[in-house]
Amino acid sequence: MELYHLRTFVTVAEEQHLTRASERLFTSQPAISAHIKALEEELGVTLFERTPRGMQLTPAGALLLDRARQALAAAGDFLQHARSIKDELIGTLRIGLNTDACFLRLLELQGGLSERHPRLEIEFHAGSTGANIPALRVGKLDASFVSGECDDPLLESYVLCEEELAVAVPERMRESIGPADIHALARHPWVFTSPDCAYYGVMRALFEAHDCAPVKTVMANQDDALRTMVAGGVGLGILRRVDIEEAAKSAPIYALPLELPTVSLRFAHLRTRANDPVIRAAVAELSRVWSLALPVQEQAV
Amino acid sequence: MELYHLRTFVTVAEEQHLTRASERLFTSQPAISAHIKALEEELGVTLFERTPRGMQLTPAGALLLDRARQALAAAGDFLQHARSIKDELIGTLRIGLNTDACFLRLLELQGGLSERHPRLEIEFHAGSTGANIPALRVGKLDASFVSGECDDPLLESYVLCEEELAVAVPERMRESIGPADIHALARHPWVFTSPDCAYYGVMRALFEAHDCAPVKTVMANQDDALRTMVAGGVGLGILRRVDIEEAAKSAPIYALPLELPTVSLRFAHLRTRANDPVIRAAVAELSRVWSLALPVQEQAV
DNA sequence: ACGACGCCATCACAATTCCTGAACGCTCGA
DNA sequence: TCGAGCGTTCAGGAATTGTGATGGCGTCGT
Repeated sequence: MELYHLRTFVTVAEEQHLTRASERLFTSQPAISAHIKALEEELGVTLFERTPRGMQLTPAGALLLDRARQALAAAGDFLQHARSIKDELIGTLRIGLNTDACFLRLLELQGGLSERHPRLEIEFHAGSTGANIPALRVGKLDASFVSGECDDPLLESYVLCEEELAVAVPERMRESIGPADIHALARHPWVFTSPDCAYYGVMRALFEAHDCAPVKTVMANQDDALRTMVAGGVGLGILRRVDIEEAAKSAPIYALPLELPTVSLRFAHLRTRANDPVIRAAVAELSRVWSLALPVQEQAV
Repeated sequence: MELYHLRTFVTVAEEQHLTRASERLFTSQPAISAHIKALEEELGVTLFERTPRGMQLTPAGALLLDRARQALAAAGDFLQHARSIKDELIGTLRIGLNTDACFLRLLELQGGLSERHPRLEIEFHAGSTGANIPALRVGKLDASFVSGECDDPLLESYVLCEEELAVAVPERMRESIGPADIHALARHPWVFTSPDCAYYGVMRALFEAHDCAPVKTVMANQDDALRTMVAGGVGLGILRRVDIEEAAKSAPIYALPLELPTVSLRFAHLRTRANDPVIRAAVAELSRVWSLALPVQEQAV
């Protein structure tokens, strides 16, 4: 039994007429006749009484008509539901984070994505640049914010902004620091990040240029934690200048007037997934939030 | 879209494997592959992710799987329901009555039919032999009790019993009747039936044999009514002897000791419907109730 | 690192099914 | 009595579906 048997059954029951039913079903009358006959033989039930005026449902046929309609309706539901999610993004978008939500404008990103793709579940995974890139490569993340250069050939990335960095100093060390002398700074304790963080590279470059190395004390792989350490007087650290200045209002911390290289905030994903609708949706939303003109991607496939 | 698409979809989703699914569905792996492909193209939705280990549902596919199962279940319900009523008698059996329910053993007939064919609706239509035969011919009745000969070539009939008739006389006329003299009887008023009733034939034959005709007063086409008329003193009438004797216990009526010809009680239906399952069920039940050995009907298709 | 294995997609061809158009039997109404 | 309308049947043709072999791709074990 196939759906066309049921469709024919219901149509003939409604029209009480093979010829009219065949017209409604855009086929020939013998075909309709064969459908009914095949269905009756498979069921072992006579569905219609053949009269000179047409086809009239038998009591058994009338009993079965409703069930046939229900089956057709269920199949129709399936189709309709499929059509309704045809152009919808379904699934989960896992985004890696490398710094605080506010700076990454997560609220706007989430709001835009959820509005445009209500069936797309979004997961933000806290992490760091160094942890997120391998996670991208093994598929634990779909996309990620990263800082610094992104020369991995497997990854596509978009620059969102340049992060201006500065050396954050605890207030209690203000007098012992004095003017910004690199060699003097190196002798103070530092709160540092893991080597795979872009800030680490900035810090290392700063001292290597002057042939010295900082005294390391504590590692904090999250800039919120790092800032807290600095404010607590544990040592110096590298943070975004705007963050330091913001924190200075309520914490014993200030930014050294030392010029540091900037670092790019990027959004990265696997190149192989560049045409994945979920990735494209994420990039498109990101380009809105960050006012980029980037997503001029070719409409592949 | 046809049911086999859905069946394949669900099976592949369950097996997560085209080859295993094809084995479960007793077909080849390329066929399964084609089903899935066709379904995906019709829906515009990718249902599976092809992995080196097999087929894995996409989120959209998972969303649709339930609906597909529901559609299949609905179709299965249809089939199962059809099978369950396959050998059941469905519909209405309209039986014409020509006399009282007790004499026709209707209660037993109804009980047996309802027990054996719970979905068969039974209608008893009060009438008379004369009215029931045309009703049979035009299809207003499926079967009918009739009295008398049944020489209609369109009708098949079974003799259930012989009705012994007698002349019913009101008590108040007992003295004026005296011995059973036909000529004398003819001069009394008669409650008669319509000419198409078998009793009418008996009455006419009785008088024609003696070259006289009765005085007619009232027609009563139902023997209950006729008996009531006789008991009320309206005139003489022909009834079953057993009925008169039964009525004599509580009504001013008695049976003349005059021998009358018997009349056959029959059960009749259209010959063309001899193999109609409903008719056969009725005849079969009737033969039980009346202990007949009649229904030795050929098991024609 | 390399070969073997398992999976799915594809292809050309065979088998089946499905549909078509015409003819037939039947009933009803004119 | 005849014609119109309806469903059934039939043979032939068209379309769909299924088959077996092949190939690409990835993984796993050695």
